[in-house]
Amino acid sequence: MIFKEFGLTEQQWRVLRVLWEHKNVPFHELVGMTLIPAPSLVGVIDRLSRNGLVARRRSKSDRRQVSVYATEMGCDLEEKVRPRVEQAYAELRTAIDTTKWQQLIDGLEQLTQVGIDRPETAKVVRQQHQQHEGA
Amino acid sequence: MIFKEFGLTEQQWRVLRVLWEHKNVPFHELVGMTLIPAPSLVGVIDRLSRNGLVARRRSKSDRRQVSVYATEMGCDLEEKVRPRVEQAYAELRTAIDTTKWQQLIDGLEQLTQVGIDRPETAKVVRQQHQQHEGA
DNA sequence: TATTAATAATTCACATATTAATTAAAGTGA
DNA sequence: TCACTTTAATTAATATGTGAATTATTAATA
Repeated sequence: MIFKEFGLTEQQWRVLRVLWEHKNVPFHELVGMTLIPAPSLVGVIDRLSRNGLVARRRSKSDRRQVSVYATEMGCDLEEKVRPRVEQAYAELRTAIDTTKWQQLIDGLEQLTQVGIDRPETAKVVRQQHQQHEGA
Repeated sequence: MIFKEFGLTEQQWRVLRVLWEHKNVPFHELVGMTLIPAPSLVGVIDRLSRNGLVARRRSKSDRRQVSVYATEMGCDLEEKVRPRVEQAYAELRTAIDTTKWQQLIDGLEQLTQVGIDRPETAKVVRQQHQQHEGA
């Protein structure tokens, strides 16, 4: 659980990962991407923004809508986190037999082809797959 | 979710079901039987006892230990609940094809033979299985 | 246009999980 | 017996899930 090393909860981690990929995500989309229920997400964002990692912004066209983005501090965090993620990933890679690893990845690939409604997941897994091949 | 019809939460329901089977269960055993973490269980019991369904009792031999039991009101509730449980069970039974049902039950049977560490589950399933056969 | 309906985010009240700290009661050894 | 340790239950602080109610804003319609 890498996020614990950075004083983050699992939900905060999920939100941040989305915001590292997309700047300025509408609140209701964030609900769908993180699978965190709206009333909970409000609190998660409150706490993240209290720590200066993200911030809110209201849409000009429709002032009911709110979008969220990672602050500079939030973006910086990604840089600090990346090496730990890669390290953990490497450990996992060596801990599992290469063949099994490939099977696992292939299985995930297939799964994500079905899960069209969650493009984020598919994308992340695909990226990691390629990293692995390249290593 | 039958328990909702009686204003109970899932955890409260789990505690009650245990206390309907055993009178006076030591707190630490209740943790194991319900799989509810101790600090949470304290609250669950608080709320149940605030509603008069269960009560605490301290061990005379070791006054650190607490055991829990269903009050008269808590026991009465079981009588009111039973018909609803049986009804829901019947609905489930007719909703599923008889053959599939049998396969399901057989599968559970096999599972419960393995799960020696949780005799309660095995017992309940076995009882219901017999009910079904008798119907 | 004045009302009314629908939406988006939020708040509220409540129950629970998690981790650490606390309290009370036993147990232990010099 | 006194100081020390362990154990059982509980409390505290924090984060989250759930369902209902609110608030602000926009859309729709008579």
